[in-house]
Amino acid sequence: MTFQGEFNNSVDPKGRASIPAKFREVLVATYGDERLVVTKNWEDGLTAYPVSRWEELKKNVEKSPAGKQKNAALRIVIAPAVECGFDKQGRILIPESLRSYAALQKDIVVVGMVDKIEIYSQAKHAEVTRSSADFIKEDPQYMADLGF
Amino acid sequence: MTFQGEFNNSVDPKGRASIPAKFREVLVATYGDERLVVTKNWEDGLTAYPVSRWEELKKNVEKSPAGKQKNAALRIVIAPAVECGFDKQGRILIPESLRSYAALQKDIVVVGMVDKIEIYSQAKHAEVTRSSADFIKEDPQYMADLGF
DNA sequence: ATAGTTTCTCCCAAAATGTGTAAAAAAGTG
DNA sequence: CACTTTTTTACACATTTTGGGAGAAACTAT
Repeated sequence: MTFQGEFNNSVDPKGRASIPAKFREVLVATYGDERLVVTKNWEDGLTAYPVSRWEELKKNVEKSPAGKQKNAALRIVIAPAVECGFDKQGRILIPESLRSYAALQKDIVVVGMVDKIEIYSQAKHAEVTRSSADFIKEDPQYMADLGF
Repeated sequence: MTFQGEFNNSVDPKGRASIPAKFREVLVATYGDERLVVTKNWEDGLTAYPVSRWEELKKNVEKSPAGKQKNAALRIVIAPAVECGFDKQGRILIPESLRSYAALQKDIVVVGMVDKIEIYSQAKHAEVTRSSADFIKEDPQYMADLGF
């Protein structure tokens, strides 16, 4: 059972973002823990991981040899990460720092990416999917080879 | 037994689309599983795969080497995909995100494409078939070689 | 320190959406 | 043309999502 599907949901002025019920099901069924760790990603959006997945990722960073790269990784993904629990209505509270990073105002898109969840403003999501589509079209054979 | 034929069906206001009975027969007879995975395609329409076919495709993407292409493929076809079961009247519920992507309002065309099913708005379907016809006419020899 | 203000939780209710059933209409078949 | 099957329409119900409010906690300024 994996995270899949795109959902046009919203954040309210208090910063509460509803996560699709389907994703919550996956969290308890597959990961046995209804909590998410939310952090910044490289596309001006947020990525949310089940805690167990997150612990792995964090461990990977920690194991990596000390140096400029590790430090940067720490600063970019580990530092901004916040653990978010759900309220009774199935929403997580996204702190102001992350909201402003991703420019989340009202309309958001919650995207299931198999083993993680991404959150974008509607505008950013359109931009990100369009640029991915453009990239795919540059080499249509790739998709054909995959069977699509 | 393969998916074949074009059917002018409809979606109701709640997003339920009736799939031709013939296709449901093919699903159980050939694939042994009356479920479909629906996702976006490159022609502003939707493509529905029998789950077993879909698992193969997904595996192909997952096996493909990590990188920009894989990521784009994930975002474009895997992320928006949703599994849809049939209700007692032989309809599947198409989520809002997919409906709006394909601009499905009321009149839709359900197209049998041998091992997959495509769904378009009536307008888009006309456009897609016309442009395919034009493309074929550019190189009539291809069809001739096939025996048509 | 304390009263007032703000922020953060938690909880409730309305609105929107999804799901299921039944029955009518339409289409296909003998 | 009568009958069967399929598709569409309609209604009732459950769930999910959204918006708002009351109280607790934290903070500020006097």
